[in-house]
Amino acid sequence: MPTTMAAMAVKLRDAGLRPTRQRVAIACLLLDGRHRHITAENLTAEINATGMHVAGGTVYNTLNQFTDAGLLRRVTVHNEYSLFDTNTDHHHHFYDAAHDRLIDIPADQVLLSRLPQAPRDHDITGVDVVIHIHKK
Amino acid sequence: MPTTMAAMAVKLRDAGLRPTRQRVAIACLLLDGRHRHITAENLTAEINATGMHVAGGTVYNTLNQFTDAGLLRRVTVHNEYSLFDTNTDHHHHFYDAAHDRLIDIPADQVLLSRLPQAPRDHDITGVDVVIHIHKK
DNA sequence: TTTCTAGTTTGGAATTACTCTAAACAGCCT
DNA sequence: AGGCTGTTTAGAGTAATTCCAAACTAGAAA
Repeated sequence: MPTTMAAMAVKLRDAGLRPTRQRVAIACLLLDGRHRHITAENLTAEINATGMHVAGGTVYNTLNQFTDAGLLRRVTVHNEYSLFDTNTDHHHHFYDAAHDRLIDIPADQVLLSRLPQAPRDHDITGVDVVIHIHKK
Repeated sequence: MPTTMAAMAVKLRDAGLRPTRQRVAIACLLLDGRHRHITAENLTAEINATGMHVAGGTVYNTLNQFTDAGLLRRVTVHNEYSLFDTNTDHHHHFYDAAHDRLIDIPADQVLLSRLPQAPRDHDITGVDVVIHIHKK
C-alpha cells in the first residue's frame, strides 16, 4: 500500500518527526485508525512478522517519540512494562490484573461530575480513570 | 516507644503476619497513622537512618506483604518504580510527573456519577482516578 | 546528481527496579 | 530448652528500558 505509506509519512512530518523507513513501518502498523493496546515486545514481534528488522532501541525510541508527539497514548496500569494505546481520544480503561488485560471504556460511560481544584499554580493536564475488575 | 512497638506487633498479627523485628520496625515507620507515599528506596534510607539494617529483599517483601494484607496500598502512576500509600482509605491522586510528586485527593472531592457496567462475569474491584497536573 | 550535515538507527553494554535462592536465623508452640 | 516453620540475608539473577558510539540516511544545498 504505497498510498498508506505516503499518508503515514505526511502524518509523521506533521507531527514533527522525520519519516524514516522504520518510523513509517511502525506507523503503518499502529496508526491505521484501529484501536489497539501494544507493548514494545508485541510490536517488535509484529515487525519481525513482516520480514523487516528494527533494533530494540528503535522500537522503544519510536514508541516514546510517537507518544510525545500525541500519536499514541501511554497507559499506566501496572509497573511491569509500558502499554501504549493507539486510541488517543479521551477515554478510560478497565484493567483485569489476573489476565493483564486492558479494555477501553468510551469517555461518555464515565461521568466525573465533581473534580477537585488543582493545587495552586497547576493545571489539570489529564484525568485517567482505571477500573480494576476481576472474574467472579 | 515500647507501646507503639507492641501495638504494631498486634496489628501485624491481626493481619496474619508474624511480627518479626524487621516487620515491626517497618510498621513503626509506616503504619503510625500518618498518610505518606513511599518507595522501597525511600524506606530503606529511613531504616538506615534509625541505625538498623534491613536487607533490600526484605524491604520489597515487606512492602508487598503489607500491601497484600491491606496495610498499604500500591499506587500506579508510572512504571519506573512502585509507590506505596499508607492511606488505604478510598481516595484518589494528583500526579505531577515533572516532579514525580503525588498528592492525595479525598474521596468526596471526586464524584463519579456514572460508571460503566463491568464486562460479563466480572466485578469491579476498585476505581483509581489519577489527575495529572503540571505547573503553569 | 553529488555532497553535506543533522538527525536516526544499530547492537551491545549499562542501568534499574525487583525477584530468586540457599543458607543462616528467629518466632513461637510445646 | 527443642524444634518446626516461616523469615531474613547477601548476592546472584532477571526483565524492561535506556545509553552509547559508530554507521547510516533523509533532505537540503551545491
